[in-house]
Amino acid sequence: MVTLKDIAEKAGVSSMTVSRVMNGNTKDVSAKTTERIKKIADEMGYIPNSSARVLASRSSRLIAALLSDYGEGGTPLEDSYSSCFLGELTRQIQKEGYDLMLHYVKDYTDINYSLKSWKVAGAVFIGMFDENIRKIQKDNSIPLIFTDSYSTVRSIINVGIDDYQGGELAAGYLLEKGHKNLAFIGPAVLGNGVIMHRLQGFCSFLREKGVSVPLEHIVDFGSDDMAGLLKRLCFSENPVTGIFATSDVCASWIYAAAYRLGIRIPEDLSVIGFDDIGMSRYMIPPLTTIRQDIRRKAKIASELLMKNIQNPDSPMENIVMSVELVERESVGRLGTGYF
Amino acid sequence: MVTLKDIAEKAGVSSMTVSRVMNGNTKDVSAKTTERIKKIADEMGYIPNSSARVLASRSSRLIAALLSDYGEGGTPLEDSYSSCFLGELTRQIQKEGYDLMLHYVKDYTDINYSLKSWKVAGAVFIGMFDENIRKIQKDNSIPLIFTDSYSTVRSIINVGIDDYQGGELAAGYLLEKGHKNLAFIGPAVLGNGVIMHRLQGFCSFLREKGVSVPLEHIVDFGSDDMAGLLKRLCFSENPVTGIFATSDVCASWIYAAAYRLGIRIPEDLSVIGFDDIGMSRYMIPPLTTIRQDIRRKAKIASELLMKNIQNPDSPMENIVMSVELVERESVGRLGTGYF
DNA sequence: TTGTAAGCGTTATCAA
DNA sequence: TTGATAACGCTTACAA
Repeated sequence: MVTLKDIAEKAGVSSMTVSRVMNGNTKDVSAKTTERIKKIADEMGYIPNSSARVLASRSSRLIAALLSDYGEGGTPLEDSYSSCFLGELTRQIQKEGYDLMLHYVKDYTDINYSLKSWKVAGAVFIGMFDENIRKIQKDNSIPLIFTDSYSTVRSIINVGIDDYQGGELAAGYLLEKGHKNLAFIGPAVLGNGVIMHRLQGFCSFLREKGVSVPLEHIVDFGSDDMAGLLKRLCFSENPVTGIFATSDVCASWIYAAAYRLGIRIPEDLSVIGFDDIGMSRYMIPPLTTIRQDIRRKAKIASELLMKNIQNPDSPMENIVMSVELVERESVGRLGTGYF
Repeated sequence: MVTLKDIAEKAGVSSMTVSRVMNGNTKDVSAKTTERIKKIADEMGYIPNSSARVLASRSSRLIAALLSDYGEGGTPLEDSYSSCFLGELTRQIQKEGYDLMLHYVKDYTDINYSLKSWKVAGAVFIGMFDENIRKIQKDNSIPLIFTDSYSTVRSIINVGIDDYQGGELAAGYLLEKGHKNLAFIGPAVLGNGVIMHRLQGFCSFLREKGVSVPLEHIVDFGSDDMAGLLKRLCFSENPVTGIFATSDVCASWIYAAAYRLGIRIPEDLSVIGFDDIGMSRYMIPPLTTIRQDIRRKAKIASELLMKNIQNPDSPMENIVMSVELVERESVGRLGTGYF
């Protein structure tokens, strides 16, 4: 292993001089020695020992990406959304010259360990972390970037999207296409700010237009029996004609169940999704959905991180990205002889 | 920040004793002091400084996950396959008490840095790394686990699948269903061992049965104009009736293009995929595909890693997992009045 | 412009 | 069963 000392000896200087050169403090070293040292370091294949650096400087160029662990069955990254986010985040972080550690965390102890043990310079929380935010903040003076958080703690750095607006857009579009008998399908609303806001935006827009969604049409769906659910919704005397799914993945489950039941999309049933992940445009029919720019979200998270690392006194920002409706072919117009 | 010394002072012992307790060398310390120290450490919220540990012990409990970077546009993790693999790998690694660093690497320099700078205990290569394997091995004495490698270097540790067999299975199944006019669609074969073996298995099985695939039906597809391609294949005088797609994602593109062209699957065209990613069962119609157990692959990668870390003289293993055909509904029987 | 000395928090080694 | 001491490779702070 090549160390500063090795290079120093070969160059006939002190290791301090080499250190300065390796860190680009070239203004403190004569141009001639700088060149010579650079050349020797290159020849010897010097790679700085990050651990030693961290220890001596009490700071690292390391970022922790924290994913909340669901427990057995289904890792967080299987979700197309989080993997896309992590992918872009990794690239951005790396572009800034930082390294990234990936952690699955399930409780406060895990989080604390990930942050402290490697003296990371900052962290990005991916997934739901609404609970002990305050405590985490209190125990760590490094920048902590949250995503899609609806925590009651007001002073946090967060990047999220306007979920409420997304719900409104979906409602508006379905209404515009003549649908009045609507349903909302997604994971449990309770305690999930993201889903709750989508639902609220959806319902309140409808209410304004005099349309209401009965409680039994707001379904907490755990991916088990979609066919049964669809039967209940669509084969009743007053059948649902439009569904707002809280994710594109959920929409694809609806597609599959509808196919098996002989329900045609959009002729018999209209579906609108959320996210616009890669596959959505390839679904059959192509999915109309509320698009959020995941890559951009990751980029912003990285920018917030860097800003707060460079200037720890930056104000707490909660950036809310707007969403847009992407019109494709999964929503049909009701009552136009289409059927 | 709580250090060993802090605890030592409070407990009235040397930091060496605390170190021993924290590392579970409880047989070297009296039961009484062990208990006392544990309690104090707990109260003070001690978290070991990993950097100091690495520096002093010249070894880390860190694993590097290396993803080959394609450059701008599309991060490696957007691919459902690699994100699923990484997800499971992370979980396994963490279960073993190791931490994981994620690196996008584009050349030898990047790889070298990722491996050396943090003194990682081992590395897993995700994606194509057939090129400078020898050099990487020579420069690093830590366990290196490759995945899906068809490198000419024989002595490497690798987990892969039987891509050839996958090709055979696909061919056999299509033949069994009466298809004789076949096509192969995937990324460039040249220099991609995985794709090449799938193709070879496919073609040689067919050849044995007296069926040949014309060169213009072996298509290197870069995701651009699938509709044009399908037109060429299916609207000719001797139309293709069965396509072997080298990935499920590719199959979904075929689905989408076929839909737009009014080609029905499986009535007009049969499609068989590869991987069996999460969405495949929800495609319409559900995709018949060659299944590989990605999670299991990740688990094996982790096991190989741990084995080689514990015993650096373990023999080089190349584990080849078999694949299986998952029959769903995207392949129809030809010439049975189905049409 | 360059060098010296101390120390970051831990573990290895040897001594008590 | 415990402790003293010297590293590990680097940076900070100060001196020359």
